[in-house]
Amino acid sequence: MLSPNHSIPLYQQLKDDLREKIKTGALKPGERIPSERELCEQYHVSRMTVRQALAELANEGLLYRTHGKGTFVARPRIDQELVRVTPFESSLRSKGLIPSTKILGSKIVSADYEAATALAVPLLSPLVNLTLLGLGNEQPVAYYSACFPEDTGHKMVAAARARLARKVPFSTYDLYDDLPEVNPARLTQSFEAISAGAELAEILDLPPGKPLMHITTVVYLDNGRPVEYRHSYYRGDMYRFHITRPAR
Amino acid sequence: MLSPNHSIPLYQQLKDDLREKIKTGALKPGERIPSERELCEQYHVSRMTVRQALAELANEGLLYRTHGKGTFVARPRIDQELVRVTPFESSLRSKGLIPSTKILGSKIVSADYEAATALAVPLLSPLVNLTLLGLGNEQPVAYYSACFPEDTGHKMVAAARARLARKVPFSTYDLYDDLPEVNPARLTQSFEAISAGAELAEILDLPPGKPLMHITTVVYLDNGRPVEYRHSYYRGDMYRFHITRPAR
DNA sequence: AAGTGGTCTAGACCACCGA
DNA sequence: CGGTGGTCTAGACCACTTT
Repeated sequence: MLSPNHSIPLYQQLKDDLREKIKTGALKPGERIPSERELCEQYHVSRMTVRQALAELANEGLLYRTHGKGTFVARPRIDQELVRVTPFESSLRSKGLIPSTKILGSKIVSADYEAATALAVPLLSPLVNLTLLGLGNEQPVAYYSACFPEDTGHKMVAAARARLARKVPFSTYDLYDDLPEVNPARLTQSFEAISAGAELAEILDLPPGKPLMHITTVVYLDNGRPVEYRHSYYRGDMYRFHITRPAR
Repeated sequence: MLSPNHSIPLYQQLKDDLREKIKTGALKPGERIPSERELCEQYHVSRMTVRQALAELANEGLLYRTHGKGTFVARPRIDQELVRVTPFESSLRSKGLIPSTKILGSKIVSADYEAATALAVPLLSPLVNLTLLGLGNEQPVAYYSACFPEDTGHKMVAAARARLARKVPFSTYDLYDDLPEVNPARLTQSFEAISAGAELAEILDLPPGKPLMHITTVVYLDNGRPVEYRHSYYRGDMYRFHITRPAR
């Protein structure tokens, strides 16, 4: 039953509930979920409310809908023709390395031109900056520096510390799973092959000049607002980024 | 005014109209667009219809919305292209370089393990190998080595020679446009940052050790069969690869 | 206080799908 | 045919921002 407490929107509660049922396997991939009208009755909400929840879950790729047939639980990510970059933990484990993550620091910075443009905030606005170091067998393999608007940023930092306390390795990608109220819808990334400069060489503990993959990412919410501007640097010899996409 | 012709949904027509106004500059980046209630009156539709149009445009990144303030035209994205890797010619022209292409060679090779696996053909099958050099202002910037099954391969080589004769710069991406009977549907790519070895350094005319982007591509037809297995090497300082994709 | 977007209701008609 | 999702209306109240 949904809580009549209006501090959390009904459609959001319904989303969370369905998400949970999918994650726990109460709803299985390929299975039809109850129809919109059935959900209206079960949860005592109007159809538009149900539709908003289903539309957003479909947009996030957890459900797919077919006119005249019903709404179904989507196959897990890999089956989907979705473009996906290998996440941190699995990419290292597949090399037989034990991944871990260090928080190098978190601080308030003021937005420079690049960050301000990417996040659509005024120049010099306060941003939360979170820097992480990804390790494999205790050796540095990746460095992340991410900027967030203040409100989200503080939550991300808290989520990072919580993960760290539980000793769960993570990258900033993974932190979104811990903040159900922040729903990334889309991201843009640019990939560049660079040489390690002195600073990055020291952080990553490798000789200057070694090749690094530099990825610049902007993450957008479903309301179109950017929430994260991130620079990531990966040891070239430790990472490959795999992508499947439609041609043209 | 929206057409009462119901073959196209009203919210779709509203989306198209707003998209057009953004593209032509009638609505400028950062500018506030009319409020939801104003749009209701202007287009004679209900507020939910307006909201569906605005929500989707925001989700696509053309608009962003702020509670209590309004709906605004988003700053243009840093990468203009959608899920699309920057094609050869435009990426150089945007740097002010004049692009050209050389055919380094074409020959019949027998499939090694990697190529045979990627193209789903027996080991040692004959393949057509085409190697190209991409230049900017006569300086090498990219090297491509592509393998095709024999039939398609011969056509691709012919298409490459034809482009060369017309002095049109191209990469192997572009050659598919010349072969209407070959329809690539999907491709997988892996991106890797590497150091230029002696051989690649010589081909690309740069010092060994410089960073290169190494992209391995497999192109699939709409019938699911692979048609091309390609290794591309790009000077790290000359190329960035932009991608927009759904999150998760 | 006035205007904005965010949520929500209780209906309606349509187009598509399967039996 | 009955059930599904897709579109649409005409209201309502709320939370947030600016004046």
